[in-house]
Amino acid sequence: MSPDHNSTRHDRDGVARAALALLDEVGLADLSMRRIASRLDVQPSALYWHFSSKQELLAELADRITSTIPSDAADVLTTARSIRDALFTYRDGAELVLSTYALQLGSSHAQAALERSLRRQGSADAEERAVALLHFVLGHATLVQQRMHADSHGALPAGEAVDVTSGLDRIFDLGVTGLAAGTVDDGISERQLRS
Amino acid sequence: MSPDHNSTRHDRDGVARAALALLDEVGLADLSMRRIASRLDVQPSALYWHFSSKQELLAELADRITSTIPSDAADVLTTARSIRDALFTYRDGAELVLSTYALQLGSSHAQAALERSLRRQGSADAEERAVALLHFVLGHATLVQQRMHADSHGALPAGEAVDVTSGLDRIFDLGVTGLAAGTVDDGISERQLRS
DNA sequence: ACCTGAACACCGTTCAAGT
DNA sequence: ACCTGAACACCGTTCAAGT
Repeated sequence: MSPDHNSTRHDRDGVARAALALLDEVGLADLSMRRIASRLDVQPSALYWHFSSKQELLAELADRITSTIPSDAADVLTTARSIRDALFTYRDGAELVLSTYALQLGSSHAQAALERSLRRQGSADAEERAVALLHFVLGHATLVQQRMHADSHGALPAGEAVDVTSGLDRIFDLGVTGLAAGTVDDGISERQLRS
Repeated sequence: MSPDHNSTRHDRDGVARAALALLDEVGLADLSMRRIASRLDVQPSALYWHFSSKQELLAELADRITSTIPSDAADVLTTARSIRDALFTYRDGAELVLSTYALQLGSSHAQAALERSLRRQGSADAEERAVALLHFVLGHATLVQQRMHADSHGALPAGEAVDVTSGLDRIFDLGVTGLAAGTVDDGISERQLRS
């Protein structure tokens, strides 16, 4: 029996872990305080001892999702991919981080990682490019993840279908390398794009 | 007295117009079917004669927001700006279009406009670049709009503040020109960026 | 330190019935 | 063609009170 849904008492970490697991099962739209409470065998009001609002809980989940992004700078494409993959780790992870991100000012973990990679590659305007890159990655990942979910539920109009996510990796790489341009070694990104 | 909130009967267009006006007043989070109904002096259930679900109503609003985007191709930067400005016309317009967009497959109005502009500029991979550009514009506009709203309500931690949206225009232009690269005349976009 | 119980002010949606 | 009235199964949040 998992310790997550018996009648022991909980701390902030336990609540966050249960909420993150539930997010992956039901998605952001169905992640209610009442459902999280029910998963923990607790009344909904109990959650408000650990978090002052649902928004604060969601911000904590967004922090946990992005916390796995490596801080040591690899090249820009690798960094961008690791951000995207972190967002993909949990269902609706991209949408959650996107809608939470605006409340932090400037320096998120992901943005800082991108900025370091850009500087290492000798990019001009590294800070502004990092912001643009982050906006692209968040927008792209959110759209792709929504589409994945819509596909799996047959909610899309029938058609060519099949490889809906097929060209998306290429679009992602094309976008990242375009936004990372203005660096010393453009040639590398161009070469990687053809792999 | 406006014809929008008396007791006359309504059609699909009238409901959509009222909902769009209400969106601009209260924002997406507070745009409920019950509020829209109340604005129209009608029971909530009445809305379901015109739209089969809230999701369908929101999709209609997203279509109306993006319908003002010019179809005739200007240069890529101008097209991208007109998409962004259409999203900015209504409160939370970017978020609404972003969350609605995944359900359409491929060819949205905005994407088609970007693709035409790219082809006209002689871009390689015009279709894929158009998708990447659209993802950037939607991500960027959503983040900026959220920040604008958070700022106006003092929901952000105090700090440097003042010109929060100041550098964002530059980031937008930098992102668009980067993603439009690979065209015949790169020089033009570089020159525009310095203006 | 952590939780219950009850309440408040909301949601989206369905459906028979009215005009 | 368009709407009412009532109901169903939900929401987030607050707060006194319990242990």
